[in-house]
Amino acid sequence: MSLIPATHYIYTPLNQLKGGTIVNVYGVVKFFKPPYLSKGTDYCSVVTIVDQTNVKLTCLLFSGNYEALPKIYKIGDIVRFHRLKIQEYKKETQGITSSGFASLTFEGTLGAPVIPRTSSKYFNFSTKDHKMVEALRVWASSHLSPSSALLKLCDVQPMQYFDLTCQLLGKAEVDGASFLLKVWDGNRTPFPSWRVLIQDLVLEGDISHIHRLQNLTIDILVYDNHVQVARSLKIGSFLRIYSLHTKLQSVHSESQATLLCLEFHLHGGTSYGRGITVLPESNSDVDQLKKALESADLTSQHSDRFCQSEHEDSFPTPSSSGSVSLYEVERCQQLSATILTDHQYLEKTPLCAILKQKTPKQYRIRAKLRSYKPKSLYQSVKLHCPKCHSLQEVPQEGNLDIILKENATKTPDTKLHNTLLYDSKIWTTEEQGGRKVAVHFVKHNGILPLSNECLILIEGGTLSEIYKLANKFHSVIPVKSGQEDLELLDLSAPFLIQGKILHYGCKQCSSLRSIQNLNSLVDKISWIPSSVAEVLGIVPLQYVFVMTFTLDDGTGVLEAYLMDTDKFFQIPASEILADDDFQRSMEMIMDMFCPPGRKIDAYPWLECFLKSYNVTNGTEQQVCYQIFDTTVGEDVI
DNA sequence: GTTTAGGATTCG
Repeated sequence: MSLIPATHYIYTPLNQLKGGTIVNVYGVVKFFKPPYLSKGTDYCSVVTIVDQTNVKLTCLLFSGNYEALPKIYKIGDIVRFHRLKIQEYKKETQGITSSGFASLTFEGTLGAPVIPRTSSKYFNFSTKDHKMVEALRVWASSHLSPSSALLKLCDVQPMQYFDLTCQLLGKAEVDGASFLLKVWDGNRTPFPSWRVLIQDLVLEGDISHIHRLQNLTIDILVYDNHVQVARSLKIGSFLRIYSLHTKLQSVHSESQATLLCLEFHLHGGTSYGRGITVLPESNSDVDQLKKALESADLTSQHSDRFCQSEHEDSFPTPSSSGSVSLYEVERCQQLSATILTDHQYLEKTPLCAILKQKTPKQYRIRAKLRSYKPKSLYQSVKLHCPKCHSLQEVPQEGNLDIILKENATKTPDTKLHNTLLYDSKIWTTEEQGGRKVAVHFVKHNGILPLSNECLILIEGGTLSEIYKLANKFHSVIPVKSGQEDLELLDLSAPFLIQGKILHYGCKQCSSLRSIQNLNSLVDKISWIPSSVAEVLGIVPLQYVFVMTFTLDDGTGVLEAYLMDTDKFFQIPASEILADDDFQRSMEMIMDMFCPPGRKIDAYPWLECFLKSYNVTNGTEQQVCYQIFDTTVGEDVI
């Protein structure tokens, strides 16, 4: 019989927390730093949780006892905190350990057994807690995206941060600021691991075992604050290393061949949860790791083709039979910010291989967008003629008034008014020296349609007048009085205005025809720009985004052109200049590709389809690359 | 009953 009455804990939803109180909370781990020794006297762990109210809470957990801090192993774990103090810091609510703080941690996976991890000897755990955990699991499964940072060594790429679950095989002192860990997870890396030079005698571990595993082991250098943690690790233990950094390095061997190898660094500091934890044998991920280690393929050694010299020109290509591409089929890989709309069957080719090959050729690549040009949206939107392929600038609005004025006749010719095609009306402005503006309303079977279905022809209007009319009427065509008929203006001016969109024609490829041809248009209600252009003898120009992407996949860098009407960005280039929402979307996409203030390692990968081709510029031959059949991934828009 | 850190990658 217990002398202590059963305590009924009340759990405060995260949207009801108030500064100065001490509460009990439940939450799903959204971010965490595994416990590390602070600069004070205690261990520290920073944990951000979220619950069904979708409110986040960052908690600072301190304890002189490492074991007393929550045993969180991955994002998505569920925690219960008792006696958490709520306080305000920089206008944000935060949680901090208070006297008597205690925690339980559970796996976040739906269906996994609900077993609390804790160092507390006595703790309260009822069916109510069981239900709390399961409810949070269900909520998280549909509201939080699973962590993508946990990778197997076979899926690791150059230039990335990831979390590794592995077994420790060897360790060695390197110097005061760095320490070497030799680990494996049963998988082979796409490039052989670098080998950190150490004095033979300092390596602790089964050297013959390590030698037998050869390229299944990787070398990790850990720095600064992680050194003393690494030093204390036991050989054979199972580890999770958080935010491990990969870097591709080319090494020159004695034979002057260039070898590519992959470096693994655990940098100093605790940013992004950098650190090492020892996983218990009971951990379900350790079970899986053990299976992978048992079934690891020790027979086939790392192929030499990944470490070949630059003089050879035989990087594996999709055609080389039976070979596996450099970036082997990716299993649990991270999502790409762009995806292919075709050619998914193609294997990926590293940029260093593309740069060595002859043109023209097509490739599937995976790379990061190191930088792009132009930075300004207004400079990236151009007009493209699909017939002669010329590119021209979009006329600036300031110049359009001048173009319209220069193009128009002084006075509308009343002889040309009121025909079978249109009814005419003329206005005289009171100021501006009695400027005359004629508007011709195009009829549908002899009858004037509703204004929102009506095409009007305008003579002598200014740009702002045209915009006002385009807002009210379906379409506007600026015209002038000719000898026998109304005529289109010079193609420096737009030939059609619909809403805020100005449609231009190609001066080179168009041969203007009479306005009367509008009569031949069957559908006089929708006034499709391409149909209007066709009957008027105009080859319409397309609005396109023209950009240069500097792509980098860690093996090489190349510049590729992108010309896009709407397929790549999923934003119509024709409308973006007149639409704030589209402009914001575009900005978001570019900031997602190249997050400002971040290093390239944190950028997302882009999967692209690339074509190489030759351009002759005078006597100079140049190889160019263009992006095709690629689109921004739906989940990132 | 203090401080630690207060998420936001290194530059080896």
